[in-house]
Amino acid sequence: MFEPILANFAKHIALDQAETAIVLSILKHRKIKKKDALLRAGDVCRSISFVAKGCLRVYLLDAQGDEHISHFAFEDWWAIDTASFYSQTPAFYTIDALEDTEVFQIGYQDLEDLYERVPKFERFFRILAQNGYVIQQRRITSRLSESAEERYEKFKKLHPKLSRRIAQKHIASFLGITPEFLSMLRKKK
Amino acid sequence: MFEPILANFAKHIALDQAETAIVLSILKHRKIKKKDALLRAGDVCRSISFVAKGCLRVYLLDAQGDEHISHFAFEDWWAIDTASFYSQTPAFYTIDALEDTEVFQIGYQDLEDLYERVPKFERFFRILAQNGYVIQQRRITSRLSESAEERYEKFKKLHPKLSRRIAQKHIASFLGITPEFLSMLRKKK
DNA sequence: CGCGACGTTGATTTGCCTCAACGATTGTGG
DNA sequence: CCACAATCGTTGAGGCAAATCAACGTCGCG
Repeated sequence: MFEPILANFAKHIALDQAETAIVLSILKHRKIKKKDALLRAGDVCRSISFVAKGCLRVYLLDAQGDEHISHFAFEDWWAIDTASFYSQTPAFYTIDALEDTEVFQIGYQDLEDLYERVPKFERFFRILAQNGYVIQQRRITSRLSESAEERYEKFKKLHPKLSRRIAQKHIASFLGITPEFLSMLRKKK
Repeated sequence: MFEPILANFAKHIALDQAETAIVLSILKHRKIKKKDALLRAGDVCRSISFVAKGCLRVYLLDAQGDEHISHFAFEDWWAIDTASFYSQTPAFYTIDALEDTEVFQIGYQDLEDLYERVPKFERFFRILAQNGYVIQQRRITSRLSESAEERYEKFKKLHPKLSRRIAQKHIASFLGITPEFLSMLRKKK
């Protein structure tokens, strides 16, 4: 049951048996049904969630009622409203499930305690945050320097499986275009 | 001389005298003249740079020769091509000076050693990366949900001093619009 | 089976870009 | 300290990528 998340930790740090026991003791397992919310904008993001199965989406709901997707979190990814979690303030983003999903969660205080008891996790989450930063930075420059068509082609090449698993309108939202325009791009080829 | 960077460390971690001595011993002080490059795309980013004075810009030079600014680094900010530095691979971004600038640098291996000798720095750079992630995420959703005019208004409100210190064309590039269009927005008011 | 969400298509509109020309400002060598 | 060049910001005409709006087929789910 815990293999996926332990394998994720092992990508960046090596835990001995005692350390493994500590982290397992604070993990909370949770199931989220398709369309149910894990976090609602306005609430405080009290946990960081590792997706063991399924798919979450992190998105902003703007004043016009339009959804703007920040990112998807599939198996082996982490989902969180970073700003809300780290400063324990109300969230801007909403997180909900695109499929029936299972996550492991670590609460805010539990994570702070974990940093004390197993300092290696400072390293783990440092690397995680750095990788996240790189991905976000790429997305910004991609949006600045590429057309919608180029971005869609790159997305398909980078995530060939996701194109089949996620609704078109969500891909459009992620790419920053309308579903209609994405439909037209697809027709062109 | 070292106060600015020590104050920056102190925002997130408390260093004793021995630890302070260690980090000071690996810092390299460097001056960059206006318009000179600190990092060129294609080279490997071998150091992380803390800006003590002046201003750097991190930008992508695309195939058409257009510049797309990822971010500015003023006093008390860090400048780096994250992907290049952390994996020691060729950089996508170029970093150059918009003003005569002074930085403190930490080399890649020195930083890895520092993590070993003073593990608190794992925590410091974890928090730094998290904050960077939040800023990038905000920028993406801002671009997805707001018009150029709204983004410009927010930029002015958020960085009132910068508007006077940076050339308009650089602000335009940062906002993801042309200098001509920014000029038109300014006229409207 | 029937309803609601989804993807598609086409007509029209618009936010922003491109190109070109022209003042204003800044910087630099004489 | 001036003269001149280079860079920068502005303005306007015209164009295009992508949005909006509306209508319609279809598919999956309850």
